[in-house]
Amino acid sequence: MDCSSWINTSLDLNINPRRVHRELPKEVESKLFSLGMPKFNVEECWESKRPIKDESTSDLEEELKRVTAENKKLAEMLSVVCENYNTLRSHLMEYTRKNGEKETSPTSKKRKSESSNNNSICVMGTNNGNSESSSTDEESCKKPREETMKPKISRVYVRTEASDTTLIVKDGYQWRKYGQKVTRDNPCPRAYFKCSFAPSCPVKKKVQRSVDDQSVLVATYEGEHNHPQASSQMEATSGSGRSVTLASVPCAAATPTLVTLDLTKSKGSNDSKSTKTKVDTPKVQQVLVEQMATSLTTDPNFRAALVAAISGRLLHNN
DNA sequence: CGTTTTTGACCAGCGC
DNA sequence: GCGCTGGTCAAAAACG
Repeated sequence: MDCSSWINTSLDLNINPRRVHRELPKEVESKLFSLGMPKFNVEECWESKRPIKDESTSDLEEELKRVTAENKKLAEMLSVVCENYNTLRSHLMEYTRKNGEKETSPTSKKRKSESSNNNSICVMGTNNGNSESSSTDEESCKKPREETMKPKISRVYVRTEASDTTLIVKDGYQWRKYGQKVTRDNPCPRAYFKCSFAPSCPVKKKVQRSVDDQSVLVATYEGEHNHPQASSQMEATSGSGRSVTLASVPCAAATPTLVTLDLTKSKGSNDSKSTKTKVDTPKVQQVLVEQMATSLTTDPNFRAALVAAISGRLLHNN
């Protein structure tokens, strides 16, 4: 799901630069050009062609008013964004709940009772270019009696090469394998991992190939990381190119979140370093921030303002 | 030499 | 109590 489709991140800022020199020094212009910003006529960006050097109090007051209004506008937009996010989240919760009711596990011999209120976050990733749809499943906690100790459980689906026999799911964290077992309902072995980045981190991961589609790895995460993501750089440069970032929502309501990541670019390139997506709540925020940043950098008004600000700064220093 | 992986043994929960 | 099964432990091997 592309965040930009939910929320219009175009800030539509009312940029009205005034206090910088109208003529952009060639030096600045060339520097901006070298930074990948196309050369454009700064003159066009001026709304008014007032002389810059007579900064009066009224100018400052006007500027202050403008900034205040802009701030207010941004605050309103933020509240709208939050509102939209909450609405989407509640819709998603409802959807996953309905799915959960439909999908009752056919394997009646499960040792542990299934719990429908548990968290379930599913990501269907791919490393060979085929994006798959996401699905929801239920996962029980180990001991129904220990309801207060329910670990946060999420499931991640990763498409891999069918010939790829490794049970490695790159998710940005560092894992240590501590066991492997062939389970009854699946001829493919299940691998058990512990988070090895922080010794105190309680998160565990189980990885097993799907019974239905052996090219799909099913990674089940238990618990929440109590540390930041280990090293995205390491993951980005590692060999397999399989990379999934776990969606984990740490809010108290433990809202299930459905995230599908396009991992097609990670294979065989180091581009994933720059495209790595964080989908934790802070990660969602980061995605939004990135979207906004993209929106800003592609906005000619913002570019004009940036050029004006930089040139003004340089002139000020001179 | 330190870290990670492998793999058989062991343990605990559950159904009969 | 016994057997089955999933999960974990820990010693040995492999790896960098």
